[in-house]
Amino acid sequence: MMNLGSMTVHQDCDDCPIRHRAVCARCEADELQLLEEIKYYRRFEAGSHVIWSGDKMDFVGSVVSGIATLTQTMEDGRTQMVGLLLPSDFVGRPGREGSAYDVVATTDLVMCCFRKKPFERMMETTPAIAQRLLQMTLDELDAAREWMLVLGRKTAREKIASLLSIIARRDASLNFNSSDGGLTFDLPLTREAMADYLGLTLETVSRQISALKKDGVIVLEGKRHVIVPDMARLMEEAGDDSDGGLLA
Amino acid sequence: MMNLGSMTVHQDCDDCPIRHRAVCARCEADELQLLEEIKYYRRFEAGSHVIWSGDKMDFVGSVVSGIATLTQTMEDGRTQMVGLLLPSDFVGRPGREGSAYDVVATTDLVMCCFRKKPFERMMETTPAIAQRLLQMTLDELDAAREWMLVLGRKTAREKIASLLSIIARRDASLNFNSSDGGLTFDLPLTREAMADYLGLTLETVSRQISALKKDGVIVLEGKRHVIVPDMARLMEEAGDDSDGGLLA
DNA sequence: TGGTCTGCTTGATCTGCGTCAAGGCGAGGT
DNA sequence: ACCTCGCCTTGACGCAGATCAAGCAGACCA
Repeated sequence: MMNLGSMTVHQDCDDCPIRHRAVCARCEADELQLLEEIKYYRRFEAGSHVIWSGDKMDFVGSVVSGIATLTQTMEDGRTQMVGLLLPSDFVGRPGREGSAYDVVATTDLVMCCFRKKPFERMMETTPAIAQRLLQMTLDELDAAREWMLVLGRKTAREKIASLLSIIARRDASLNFNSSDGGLTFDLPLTREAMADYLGLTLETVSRQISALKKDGVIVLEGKRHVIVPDMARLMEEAGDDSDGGLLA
Repeated sequence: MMNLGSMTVHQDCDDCPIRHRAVCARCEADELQLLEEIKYYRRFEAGSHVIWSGDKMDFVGSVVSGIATLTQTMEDGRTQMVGLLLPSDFVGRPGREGSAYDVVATTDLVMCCFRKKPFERMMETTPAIAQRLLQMTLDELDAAREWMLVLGRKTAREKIASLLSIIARRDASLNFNSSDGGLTFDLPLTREAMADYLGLTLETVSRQISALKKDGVIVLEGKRHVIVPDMARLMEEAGDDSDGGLLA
């Protein structure tokens, strides 16, 4: 469940759940055997549930391609997204039985999975794995806290700008698509999903996106393709003080 | 920076930063020496900063007594509390240079600290420490996400009820003060601090507390002492579906 | 070519909470 | 006994964002 934080990616292996030389199945010959034995891929269609809140979760893994969301729902239907899973993000809880959240594929999704039990056994015998997971979890915790500030104290316009700048930054670190000076990316979320992430309604999301467009902070091609002519401007709109903000 | 989640406490040792037999200085003779060497206590006055956001943090540790808060602040002064540190909670980031947040003592505070470098060395040689920290961090992540739902989707009244029920639960698990059938505790936070935690203003906090009092959900003795005649009722007001909610 | 469906936009109105402002209450000091 | 200061309460008013409602645009299908 690693999300929102960019991380250093070891270039040689791009579908391992834990992207670090010390624990990567492709890199360390002596660990390869065990990891490969318990490794498998799963494919999910856009809109399908990867796991339901409360269900038993017998695997851990990471997103290879596509996008998934982590959401909580109250009995009356109010829902809050608590995590956004982009390629390379980790899903799962070694040492936990069930999932506390719904994990939903918002696009077609491929995940690289490990059965949980053997993975946990590996964690015990290979300390570097736990340490790597600890670092990833700390990153996620920072991201979650960053998001608490967004949810608790930012205006609707700032919330939208925050979300856009996070997606832009994540996207830019995966692909390298800053072409004509302006950063460019596709929104992976519907207006409703954005609203659930930001604690807003979809109407407010729509209005604020229109406002940012009118003010020239962003340019839209269609409804999903976004061009950011001036990233610094966008981050200013987001109320971000620091340039990077989201920790390395 | 463990907060909001209750955890199993090993009864024999009540001031060790990591409350688990396998890594506790008082329990494991062979580790005692190293831990004791780098262990020391620090005292903070109510209102003083334990660490400033951005400052270098050369220790990790845990709260022995008193209460501290974790807060983020925007340039214009808007602040959001992102964590509440009660006794037994852990503070610090093995593997990180600085702190991303202000840590402030809201009451007089005693912490049990370890210098970071030696602690990190211990983490490498004693795998159980990293694994224990991972579990604690996962708990904290769950708590942060629980709080995202509170911040993003709950009404002011529900927010107050959520905070009260979390404090009540935490308090009850430390002391055993359910006397006359009604649960009882002291608010460790000012109205303003509660507002910063809940993404509200202090006036709204005050009004909603008055409203809960008027409706008989809570009874106040003075401004800080709270009696909860019916915990189930309070949790219903909080919009909590599950009974425990906050994970073990 | 039209029909439907899903995602999105925009307008009108309502309301929960923020903002501004005026005290109240209890602790500690002189 | 009085003053002050920090913390809290309560009231009046305004506004950002929710709610209700109507309609648009593109994808897909028959």
